[in-house]
Order: sequence, then structure tokens, then C-alpha cells
Amino acid sequence: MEKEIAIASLAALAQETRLDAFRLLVQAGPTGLAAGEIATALQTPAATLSFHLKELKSAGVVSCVRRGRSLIYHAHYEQMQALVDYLTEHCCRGAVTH
Amino acid sequence: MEKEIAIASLAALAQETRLDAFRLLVQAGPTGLAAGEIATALQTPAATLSFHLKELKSAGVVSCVRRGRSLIYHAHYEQMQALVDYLTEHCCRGAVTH
DNA sequence: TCCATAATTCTATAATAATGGAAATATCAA
DNA sequence: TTGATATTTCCATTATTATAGAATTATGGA
Repeated sequence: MEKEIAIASLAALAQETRLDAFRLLVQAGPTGLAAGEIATALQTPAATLSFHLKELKSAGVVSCVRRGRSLIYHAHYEQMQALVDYLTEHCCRGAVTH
Repeated sequence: MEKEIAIASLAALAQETRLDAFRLLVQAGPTGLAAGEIATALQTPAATLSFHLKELKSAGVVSCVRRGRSLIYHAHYEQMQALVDYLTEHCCRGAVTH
């Protein structure tokens, strides 16, 4: 993973509403969640949530597909795994936790 | 790891100068690096770097001790490992990368 | 004590990010 | 084709973060 992408991914998740939204999507799995379902679950105005979903999407940690009137969002597990690998590789050298 | 601490750690690393500084500290290992050595390596003005080191410190991903006139900074591997564990636990469920 | 060095804090400025109402766009159903 | 629903984009406002020169604090040596 490129450093720039790692920074963008870290920034995407370093905000409460976005981390909460992302965690909901991880829980939801392959089914995904509609933007409105996330907004309701997080009690966040649609416009605000839409802004955060756009951030997550442009960082590449989520994607969405239209289904009828809804846009269904999904977590990108591969990119998250790549981020974890990046951190382990570049930021954890010498860790002695377990 | 608490969500708040995870967010603070992610935010600390989601900035180029700070990620670069942190990676230098990881490379340096137990020896650590003086603030001035990091500033020189990154070609960043002392005041700017000091601001970023304070951010890293308040997020708990680095610490420092005085040695003579210098402040020697060290990476906190345990907290980084805890962050990686947090992400794996909460944000990677279902990952199928390898 | 006085000077040089190392780093931080102070301060102002510029840049970026977050918030949410209102308007616009897309889709479906009757 | 009209109306209801889902969501985004537009926009203005507020809040937070980053930058770096100048002043300040801390330390060690002559």
C-alpha cells in the first residue's frame, strides 16, 4: 500500500461518525446498508452523513451500488486489511505485545 | 482499546509529517531520536515539528525523556499494536485477503 | 555568571474539515 | 405525469488543524 493511500485511509477512519458508519458496514457484511439506514442508526442528518460517506468512498474504504431508490454501501475489507498490513509493516517493527 | 483512543491514534498518524516522524522513531527503536534529529531528517521547522510531536504524544503513540539539552522521543509499540488489534477486531471482520 | 544550544510555547495566519438546511437529482409506483 | 421517497449536491457557517517566525524556557559548559 502507498503511503498516500494509507494516510487517506487513516484520515477517513479518524472521525467518530465515519468510524461508526464503517463499523456498521463491517457488521452488515456482504448485505451492506443503505445510506438512510446508516443515517437512522447514527441519528445523523442525511446531508451530514452523505458528506462522510463521500469521504469514506474517496478514501477507498467503502463503495456503493444503487438498488432501486437506495444506495447500498459496503465496507472494503481488502483495503482495511492492506492498511493493517501497512501499519504492522511500517509502524510496529519491534512490537513485543504477545 | 477504547474507541476514543483509537480515533486519536488514527488522527495522529493521518498526517504526512507525523507519519514520517513516527516511522523514523519506529526505525530508530529503543535508542529513540532527539526532536532536532527528526526536524533535520524531515526538513521541517522546529516549531512545526514540535507541534506535531505534541500531537503524537497527546495521542499516546510516542513519549519522550530529556537527556541533557535534548528531548529523546520513542515510539510506543504497545499502543500501535493495540490499534492494529482494534482495527482487525472491529473493522476487518470477514476479511478474505490471504 | 554568561553564552550557546535544544526545544517548547506564543501568536497570528492560512488552510482544511464538519455541520446541516434547502434545493436538486434519481427512482419507482399509481 | 404526478407524487412520494432516497440520497446527493449546494451553500454558508463554524470549528479545527497546520504553519512558522519570534519570544521563552531549560540545560550544560567555560
